Amino acid sequence: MEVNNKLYKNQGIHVITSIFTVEQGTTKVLLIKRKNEPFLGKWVLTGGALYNNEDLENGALREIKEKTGIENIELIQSKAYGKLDRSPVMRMVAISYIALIDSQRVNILKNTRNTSDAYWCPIDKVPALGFDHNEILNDAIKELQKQIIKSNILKSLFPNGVTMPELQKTYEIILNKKFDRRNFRKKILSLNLIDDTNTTNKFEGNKPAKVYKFKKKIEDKDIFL
Amino acid sequence: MEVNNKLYKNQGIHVITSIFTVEQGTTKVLLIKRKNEPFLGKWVLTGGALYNNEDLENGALREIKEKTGIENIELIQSKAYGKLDRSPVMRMVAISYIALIDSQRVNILKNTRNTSDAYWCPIDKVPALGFDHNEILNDAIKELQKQIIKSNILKSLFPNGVTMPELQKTYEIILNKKFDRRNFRKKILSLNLIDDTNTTNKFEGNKPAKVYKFKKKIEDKDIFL
DNA sequence: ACAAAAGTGTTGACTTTACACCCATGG
DNA sequence: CCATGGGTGTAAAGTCAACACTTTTGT
Repeated sequence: MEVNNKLYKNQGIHVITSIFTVEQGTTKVLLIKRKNEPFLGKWVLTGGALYNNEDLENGALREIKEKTGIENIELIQSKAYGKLDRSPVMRMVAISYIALIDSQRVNILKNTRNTSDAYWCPIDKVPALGFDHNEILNDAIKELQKQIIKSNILKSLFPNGVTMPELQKTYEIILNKKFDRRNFRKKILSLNLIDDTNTTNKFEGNKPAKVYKFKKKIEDKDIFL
Repeated sequence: MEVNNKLYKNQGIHVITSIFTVEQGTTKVLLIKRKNEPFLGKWVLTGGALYNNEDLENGALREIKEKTGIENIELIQSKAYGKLDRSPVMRMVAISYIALIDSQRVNILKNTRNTSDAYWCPIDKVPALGFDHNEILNDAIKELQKQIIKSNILKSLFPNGVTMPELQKTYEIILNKKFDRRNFRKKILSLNLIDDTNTTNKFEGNKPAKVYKFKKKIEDKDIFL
């Protein structure tokens, strides 16, 4: 590689995270409002340009912390985006991540050096976003749906354990489908994502529900036949 | 984004393709030998640095053409790699692609401006590659295995149609598993990847086999329950 | 007529779906 | 004792796995 070739100059990398939460019966994504050009005043996903002294995931985490205040978050890589015109400033390639957090547990910054607002937007009410973030978000939603049935991504919503009814509600919201209670329980247990604890959780006036915990590690499933 | 911030300088993007073929009972990947530093004389996957006037896929295609002579190839995006030290020259983020082609149909260049050799290497005999290409390749093999059961990626091996026995051999090689002939046929037909033509293919001294064609478009499968 | 490879159907095992009643708790 | 939501089992349907014989062709 000839480092000084003009064709290699002025390239950069965006790290963009679709941060999801589930609340009030709907899946929401964290949107932030830009304080600078380009797309000043536009809503976008959380992210920004990668520094040359940090790896992809650390860059995504730094951007998340700077622009939202959120720390200690687990990321899953989604896709890469490289259309020539995806940023008006400079040639930028974007690496997209997804994350899921409990919005109750974090305090979102509404005003930072680069952002003037932030909110949890229901995914069926997302406005026109800056850059190619609508496309990135749509792919991320599909990836989230795939991840909840094969990874422990939901663990972050339930760090202290979860009951079957809670879990079922969450699946129903994210996948936008209803399940039978008995069959859901069997299916989830067969996926081997959670372990029984021997505790129960009491809510008012109801039978206590068993508490389960997400496994630390999930083994890969077999592919075919 | 402050374009002149030093932290954004000197970043580049690699586009790397694991080009597979299936022959002589084994899956092979195209390796090329580097003619320049870094990793002069080392075997690597097909790829190089993206230009700032081409999008990701076009960049990958250009690199493939330049370094191997192969044209008209379909790519599937795999993962992104961003460790700080993955290139010794400069900070490079890699976007990985996979492709599958019929090695009989192409003539691989053995000597180009940047390469001094090229060969189809059985995937169980891959040497230590330059950069992080062993890691990229291992992920690509898994992705290839996923793709053959949900996409028409195998079409490129059989542009003129394929018979069940041929297809079965290919699946068995790529997935490294044996299948029952009757069950394989049922499974493949249920995957809706191929269409019956009403022709048969004669081989010497055997019963002619029905010829199938890969569909142009494959619809996505449902996720859960 | 025989060798070589292709085509095909059925049964049992397993998995998935549909469905209804009892239980524990707080008020 | 009642209202609320949680827990559980079974039968029917569908899917998957195992298995052997017949067909077509060229020699």
